[in-house]
Amino acid sequence: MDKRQDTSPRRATLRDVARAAGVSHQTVSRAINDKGEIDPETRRRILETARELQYRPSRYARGLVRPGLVTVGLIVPDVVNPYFPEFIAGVIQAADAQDWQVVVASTESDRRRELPLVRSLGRQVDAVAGYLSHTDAELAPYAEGLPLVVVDRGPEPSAHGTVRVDLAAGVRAAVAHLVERGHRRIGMIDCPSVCDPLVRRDTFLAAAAEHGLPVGEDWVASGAQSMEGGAETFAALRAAHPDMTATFAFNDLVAIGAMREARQRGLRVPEDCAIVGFDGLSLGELLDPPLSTVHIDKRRLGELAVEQIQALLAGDVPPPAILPPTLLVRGTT
Amino acid sequence: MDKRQDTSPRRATLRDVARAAGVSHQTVSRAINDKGEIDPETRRRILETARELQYRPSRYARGLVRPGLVTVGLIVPDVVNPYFPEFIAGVIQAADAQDWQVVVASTESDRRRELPLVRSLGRQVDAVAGYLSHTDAELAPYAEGLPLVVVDRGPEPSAHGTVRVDLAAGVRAAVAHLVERGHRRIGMIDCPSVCDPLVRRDTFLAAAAEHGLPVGEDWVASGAQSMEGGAETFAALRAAHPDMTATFAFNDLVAIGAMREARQRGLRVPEDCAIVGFDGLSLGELLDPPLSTVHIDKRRLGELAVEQIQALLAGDVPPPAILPPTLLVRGTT
DNA sequence: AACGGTCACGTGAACGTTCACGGTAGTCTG
DNA sequence: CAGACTACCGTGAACGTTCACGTGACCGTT
Repeated sequence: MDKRQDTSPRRATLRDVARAAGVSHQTVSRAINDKGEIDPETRRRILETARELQYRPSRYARGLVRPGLVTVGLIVPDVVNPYFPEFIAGVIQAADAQDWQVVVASTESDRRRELPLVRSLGRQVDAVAGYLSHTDAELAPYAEGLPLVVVDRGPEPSAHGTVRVDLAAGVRAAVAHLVERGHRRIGMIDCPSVCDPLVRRDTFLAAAAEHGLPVGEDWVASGAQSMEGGAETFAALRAAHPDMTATFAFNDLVAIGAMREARQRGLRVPEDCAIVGFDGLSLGELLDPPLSTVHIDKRRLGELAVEQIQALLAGDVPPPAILPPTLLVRGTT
Repeated sequence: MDKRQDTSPRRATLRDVARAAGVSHQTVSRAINDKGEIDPETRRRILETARELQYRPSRYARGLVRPGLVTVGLIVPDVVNPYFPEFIAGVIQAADAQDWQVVVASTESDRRRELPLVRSLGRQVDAVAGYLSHTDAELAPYAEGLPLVVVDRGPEPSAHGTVRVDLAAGVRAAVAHLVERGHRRIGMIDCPSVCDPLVRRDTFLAAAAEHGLPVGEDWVASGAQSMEGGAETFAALRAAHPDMTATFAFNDLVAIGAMREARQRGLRVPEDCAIVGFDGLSLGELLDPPLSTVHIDKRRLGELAVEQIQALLAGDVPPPAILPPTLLVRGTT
């Protein structure tokens, strides 16, 4: 009554269509790919039987015999965090310009998922770029010969392609701006970070010293990398230094938390306490007043990653691409 | 002195490695795939020559002989618009749970890029899901036999997989909530939308009538789908109806624009004018007061899309998945 | 000495396309 | 009417893997 085999319906192939239409496989190929040298009527008939058999060309067979299509893998810690969509968009846009495709994968901020992901993704694409927290040595066994671009992973050099934001320059710009505005007692909200641990903090302290500010290590407090964390750390900072007139935050999210906490305590921003964020998220513009921040061109960062891949694929080892952030003065300073 | 051919360095193959190592291709395969039946020393030697030749297995050849890996394509209008990352995250997460991969592509909100994208992406993946504005008939020539899931594309039925938000239910919930809060003179900010054109507007008017509100068509104004558009449309609405006590906005972005404009005009939110958005973007929480909104579980939406694909791939035509939004009362009502 | 078993490895086919040919009608040219 | 030319279609190979086998060397058992 029913044929058992139909439960696993092996997909129709070019030759199946050929058999059903009473022609050779080559003729079917011509019909499918719209090449010349085929009778219009034959073509029509073939396309119809192809549809009946639900034929779809195998991308693998095609890729084997007609190479050239490039697919890159992209690994981000979190797709939802407003920092990354812009970066992803930059990668997709730059890739699209070369007719490349992008497979996006997320580690869900779970460091342990990183290495297996590099391996499994690496098997399916021609190159991988991403926010990877592991060292070259740790990566090696999982990236066997895979062209790899690491993004924003600390300052130590890498054998892979490298794209990096010049954090130190951003920090210096922020401090210089606050000093220019007349601030001298500036606090910093730091966060523990997997990649590049102390760059922001150290640069901040160095810049403060250079400007002759009365600011030492006790002006830097560290807390969770979230709005709540920002609020708490601001409170701690404020408790330790009631005379603080400006705060430099690890990133925009933390800055927003700090700003809320400041408001909560009856402080006016920026009059009583100026605030500078880091990242340049566009949602900072939604705040009232809009958040001043060290702006990172995340789209450009994505483009740079694609350029690195391009160089890698061409066979040479590109020098690291370093993106300088720019200060974006909005309303909180 | 130098060999010319090396400029186009055809990638090393399994047989190249075999030749270089003095073994058969099968033995190399065993070494690479860590199968048994191989002398450890031979294995080591092979892996080394593989590294020297920069050998990487061809995903196409592998896919041909060892099928099973599913790759789905995902088309969104814009990666940066805060609505979509959550949706994308939902798709990636659900796909990842089945060891599927996701190729993300963006139309950059350009309707003309949609159809070519469906075709080119469709060639490289096993199924496509996405925000597509074209009709089944328009899609057909570009989607030849491709399992397709359309997301949020108007209420008319489709032959493809379908995932949809129950907009009408959301609108009704918003109106009911405002009425419950005592509002009777409620305005609506509409936007021209490619997919499902008048659902929000019509439902709004119907709901208003059902609640016996003194609200007719002139209480609905339409403007650009942006913050600026929201501000302008709010201004127009307010000019026409100075006694308006609440506004229902097309989406959160527009609502934020409206809220700003209200503030600008010295109105307190929600005391002088309540505002309800649509979408439930998490950034609505950053506002002060945080935005009340009709919340859409965009992550779930992505999961539903993957479920539809799954059914399609299994060979059956799933009924449309409809996601009811939930009212999220925060601070603006 | 004959047999069976294991280990390490090799051989050929298959996967589903496309490409470079070759072939056979029919039409055109002089 | 011979020859060349065109339009249409078929044949076999190749792409780079994996899978199902086959094979020989070596060891132990009877």
